[in-house]
Amino acid sequence: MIVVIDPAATAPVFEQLADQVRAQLADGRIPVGTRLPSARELAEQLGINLHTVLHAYQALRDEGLIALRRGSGAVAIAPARDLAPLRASIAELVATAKGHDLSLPTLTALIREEFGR
Amino acid sequence: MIVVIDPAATAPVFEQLADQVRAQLADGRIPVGTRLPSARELAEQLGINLHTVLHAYQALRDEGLIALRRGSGAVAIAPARDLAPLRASIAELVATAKGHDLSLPTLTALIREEFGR
DNA sequence: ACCTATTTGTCCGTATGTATG
DNA sequence: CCATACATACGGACAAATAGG
Repeated sequence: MIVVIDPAATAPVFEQLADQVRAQLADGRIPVGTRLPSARELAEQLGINLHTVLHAYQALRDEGLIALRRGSGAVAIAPARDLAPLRASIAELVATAKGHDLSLPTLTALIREEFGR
Repeated sequence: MIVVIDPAATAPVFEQLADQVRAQLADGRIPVGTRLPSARELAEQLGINLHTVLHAYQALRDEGLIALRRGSGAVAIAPARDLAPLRASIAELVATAKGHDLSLPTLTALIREEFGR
């Protein structure tokens, strides 16, 4: 599992981690049944604290995306979705946004607005 | 200026506010030269603290989107962009995402990935 | 040009939450 | 579980710009 954390970002570290796991669960890079790295292992790999990883894992559990079992770690339970129709749309949208020098915060702000109705 | 704050959201309040102003600056709902509400006025209207509004305003100033002067308040200095090519893409993307029961966090996670941060 | 009252952003701490060790 | 460091959000006091007489 590949995850990148930016300590300088405004978003909390546990949220960055949860975000990236969500994306990888959604597109099948993490298939159902996959055992995720243990919190301790992942914390060490990312250079962040154990409790921060647990925070992210618990958020994902609360969303029904993973199951947490004592002794056996975290397991993916969210089925991958068919993102093929989305991939093209996303790539096109992001390319257009970049072409207009639109910042990521501005782009996501516009998307959140559209999503909220 | 219409802004909605969700105190229960994971995103910081000042970020929610900045996001919504960014969107309204981008699409011209807030034209260049417009004087934004004073921090005190907006804080009272939104039921949040003066300094939280100022935090958002200062972030927008650092991005070159608004000018802040004491006595005269905040003024929009970022020209509206041509979002016509984006609008259709955004609407289509969001509609597709909803059709696949994709959550907003997951969708934005995928977009952030594509954008490359 | 002056004065001054109001408006406005800035600076001082304080409490709570996040992240770490 | 506790102790520390940093960020968010809040409250009160302050200084500069503005507006009216």
